[in-house]
Amino acid sequence: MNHRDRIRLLINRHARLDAALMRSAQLNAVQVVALEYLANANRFSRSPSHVADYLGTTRGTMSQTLKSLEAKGLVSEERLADDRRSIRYRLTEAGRAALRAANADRCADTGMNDADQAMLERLLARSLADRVARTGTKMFGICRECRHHELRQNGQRYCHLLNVVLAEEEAEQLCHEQVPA
Amino acid sequence: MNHRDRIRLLINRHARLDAALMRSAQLNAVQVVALEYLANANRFSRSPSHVADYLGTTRGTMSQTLKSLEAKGLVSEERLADDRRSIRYRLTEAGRAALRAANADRCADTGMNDADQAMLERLLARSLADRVARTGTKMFGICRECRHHELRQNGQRYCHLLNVVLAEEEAEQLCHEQVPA
DNA sequence: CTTTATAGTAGCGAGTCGATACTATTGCAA
DNA sequence: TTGCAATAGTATCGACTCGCTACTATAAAG
Repeated sequence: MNHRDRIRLLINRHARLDAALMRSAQLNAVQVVALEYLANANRFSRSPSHVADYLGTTRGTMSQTLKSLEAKGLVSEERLADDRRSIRYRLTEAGRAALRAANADRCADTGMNDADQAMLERLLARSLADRVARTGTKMFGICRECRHHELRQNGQRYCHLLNVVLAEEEAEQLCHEQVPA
Repeated sequence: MNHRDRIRLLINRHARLDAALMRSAQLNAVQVVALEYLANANRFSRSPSHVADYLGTTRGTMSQTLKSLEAKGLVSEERLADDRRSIRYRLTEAGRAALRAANADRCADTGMNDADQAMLERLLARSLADRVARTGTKMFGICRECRHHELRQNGQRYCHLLNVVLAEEEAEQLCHEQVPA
């Protein structure tokens, strides 16, 4: 057992215990993480394929999960005009409420001070970035920290990959095309 | 989104992506973590109930998982003489091989230096300890770091809770009764 | 000796999971 | 323009997890 193995074990147990805390809610772990992703992803990154990539599963599996969330009224699907094959999911108000409830269930305070939490977040993000680089998956980081993101002098934000002007709040959202700067 | 929420998201995605890496093996995530637990737990902590506690699931669910592992020949069950209700699972040689293979599949190097890995492990352990304290579950730490563990002058190790002499290698094993010193 | 607690299991329904095969749409190229 | 390949999503399959309830067997408490 080296550091790497123990870290993996800790991460897996953490995730399991976290999933157990959601037993009270009407949702399971994958459903909550999918909801959380959709709540934070930008308008270019909310298709079944994107959620599947984010969680390392398949389109088929995620399609089922999203359909079950839709049946519960927590997300709604929206067909795109420019590509009629694609779907863009969006949280309903009930979905946002369910997400808030699920997060509230999972105990608020960690007992760790802010500096340690920031350090833990930073190290986890680094570890995840390493894995992403090794396995050729995508990072799904926030738009603002992307290579293609430009904050112009007039305060406008622009994506050089998709060639679109971005709304201010989109700078903090997750993007499937994100490449760390 | 505060630190706590982002940490939870990172941990959950890490665990998902890790599970996806085991797709090639003949095992899924829960089965691997259960095997890993049984490989590292001491002789007092290898019942279905203990594995269930460790992973925050139920006896019934874990019973099924362990039966499926037994059907694959990766673990063997052993009835206890002193309490004929109880079962103690043990990895077979095939089980140890499967565990090694699953770990090898999950990419060796992390790209992080040793100090950062140690720090990440420490912070994850702290975070887990906090959660355990809050939710009233058990820590399952290693024997050597337990309140009931004593290293005597003659080098012998003793557990004051179970009142037994411990073998040297048991000092590093996981115990369901462990309480951090 | 009865009652209660504990350890494990069987069986249920919902849901994930990976895989395959399918439809519909889009894009490319001859 | 037509034809073919790539893409996005889904239906369906079998295996499995998951939480739950009900059950058996054993142990402990009174």
